[in-house]
Amino acid sequence: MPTIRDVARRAGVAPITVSRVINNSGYISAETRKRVEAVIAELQYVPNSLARSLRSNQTHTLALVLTDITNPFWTTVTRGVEDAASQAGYNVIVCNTDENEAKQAKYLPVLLQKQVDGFLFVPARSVAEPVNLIQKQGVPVVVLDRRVPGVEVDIVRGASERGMYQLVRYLLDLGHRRIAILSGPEQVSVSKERVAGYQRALHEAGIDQVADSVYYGPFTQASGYEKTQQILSAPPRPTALVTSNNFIAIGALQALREAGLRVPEDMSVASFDDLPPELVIEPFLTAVVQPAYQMGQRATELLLARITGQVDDPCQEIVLPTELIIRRSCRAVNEVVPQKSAVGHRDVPPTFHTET
Amino acid sequence: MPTIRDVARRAGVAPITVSRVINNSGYISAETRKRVEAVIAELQYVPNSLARSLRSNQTHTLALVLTDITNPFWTTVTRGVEDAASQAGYNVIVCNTDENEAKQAKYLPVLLQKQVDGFLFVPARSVAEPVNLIQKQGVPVVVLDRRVPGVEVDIVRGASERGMYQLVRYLLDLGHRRIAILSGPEQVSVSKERVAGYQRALHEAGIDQVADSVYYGPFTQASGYEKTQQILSAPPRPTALVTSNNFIAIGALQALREAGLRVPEDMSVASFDDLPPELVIEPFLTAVVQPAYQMGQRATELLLARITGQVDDPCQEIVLPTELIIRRSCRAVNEVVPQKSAVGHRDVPPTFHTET
DNA sequence: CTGTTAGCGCGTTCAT
DNA sequence: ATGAACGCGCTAACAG
Repeated sequence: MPTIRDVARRAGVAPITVSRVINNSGYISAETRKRVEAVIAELQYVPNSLARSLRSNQTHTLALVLTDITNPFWTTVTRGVEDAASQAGYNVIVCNTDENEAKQAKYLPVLLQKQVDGFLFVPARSVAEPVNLIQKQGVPVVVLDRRVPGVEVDIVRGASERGMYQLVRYLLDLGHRRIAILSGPEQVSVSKERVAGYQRALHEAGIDQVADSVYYGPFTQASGYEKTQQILSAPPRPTALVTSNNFIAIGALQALREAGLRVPEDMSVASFDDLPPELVIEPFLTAVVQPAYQMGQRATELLLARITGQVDDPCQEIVLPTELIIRRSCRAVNEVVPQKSAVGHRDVPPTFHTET
Repeated sequence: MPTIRDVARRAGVAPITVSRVINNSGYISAETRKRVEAVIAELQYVPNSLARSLRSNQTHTLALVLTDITNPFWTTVTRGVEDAASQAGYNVIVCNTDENEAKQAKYLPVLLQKQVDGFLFVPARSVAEPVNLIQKQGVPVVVLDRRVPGVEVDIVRGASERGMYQLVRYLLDLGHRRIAILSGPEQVSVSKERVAGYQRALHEAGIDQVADSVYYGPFTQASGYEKTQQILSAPPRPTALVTSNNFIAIGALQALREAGLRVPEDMSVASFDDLPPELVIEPFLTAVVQPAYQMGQRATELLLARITGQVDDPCQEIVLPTELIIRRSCRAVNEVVPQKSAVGHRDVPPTFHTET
């Protein structure tokens, strides 16, 4: 590994001159520049960013700490982050916490030590401490998705309460009166906000909420599956299910299918977040969707603005609007449906259908 | 930002003593250790990895350069990489090249400058140069997925040729004789290998290949869509389509649906790679799948072994076996199907079906 | 236009 | 068991 000094020696100049050639700083005669560049090429010299960062106090590296990149929502957010970062000359270290505070607690100090220039942070739980940890080190953070009470921090998130309100309103308009909600972990702000939106809609419709039509659990397909089985085995059965994320919805749909229930004939289902269109052959699930890519992108832009000091107003809260996408997984409840046997749908030939 | 010297001063010791406390190296009296630790906590001192790395020549950071994290196959690979890395105390910088050599050429030098300890590398094209670039700097690389001719390099990849052979054999056994293949970019090794597997199967079955039943194109849904339209408009129409990846398959299915063709009644479809089970409500597509998570994991383990010098045998080529998963998207070709009108499937009620 | 000096924060080497 | 000196590779500040 040649260093700047090796290059300097070989080119018969001082190290700083090489530095100036590399960074296009200060004045260099065309001739010297040429000679230095030749030596750089010859030696295949690669400047060491570590040393540079040690002096400049910037690494041009961002940390993205999220729950699980495997969820398409987060995949897309990540892509938004990486694109925005890369465009500005930054790299991104990605860390999965799996909603696990212990993992999160392991990552944060390491990233701090690596002197990342900023954090894009999806807190495993909505508590202040981890954010404080970062801020105390003077490192900019933008929180993603989840509100953190009791901290002054930039946040970019979706309109959870409003989005779920809108979704439940839609179901109410279809005539549904018994609607269950499968939400995420109770400690996560979006879970509670989505439940709040749900409750507001029901309340406005003058519907007394049954306490046990709200289910909290992990944001996983397994959870959606289990809770749905639970719901099915405990009458009175709701006519519609809403879920707080895509995985839960998929689990719910699987449980319904196994129970021989058709969607939407026997049960309407709708979800918060869905699957990217490139991944779905035949869009089916009605959903409120957040602009995942933009969430990553805008959060990164804000973070970079903080890092470069372009912005120093008080903390921003950017709430991205959701969009209700109506597909085929919900039906009007007073409509008469020809009832077959419970497993009658098995007789239908396994064929592809066109979207409405 | 306090430095090791601030801590030392405050604790009344030399910087090196603080260093020893942090790294548990050398001898420290219990008392001194306690005092130093107290000051560390008080000052919220965070060691600077940059300085440490500058001396130690290791950053405990890996670079993962892939095409597009948004493809579930790569998402899963990435998760495997991150898990394996994190377990060994390494972080991962993720970069998307979108199969674009220019982007790739931008990332590589930056990552080299950042002194990453190793590369997990999915080449945008199967050419030697980028790998050489990395290796010349003495940085370990493990190539993922795509063979790179003319270089000595570790590689972890799926059994493309064999997998596609198996898939086409399956279709031949079902009685198909006209099978088209929608493959990836011609410059990418897996595209050609999958075509080779396809050709071997046809050849063995004594089938004369029509030249234009092989289609190369990007690994995207858009490409699958276009090529399928092309195929449909140019008789003789094949009875089965195989695709070289999941996105292409989805595009193909969408084009078929738009054309009013049912799968598998009017056209059998099968793909290389599918969608993770957590993402699919009702698995439908017959596919040859690669163990994506393991691919990431094993590649990372190999890379780490190279980095730590545990392994110094000649380059390894780890070929991971694929698995044929038969679902409902292919039918036997001599079976009689009741023919409705071309768009007759639109009449079928939009209902969920149980998997066979 | 080019060079000298010094120091970013840490850990290795050698003393004490 | 603890410390002093030095240098990792680079660049800011100040000459000249």
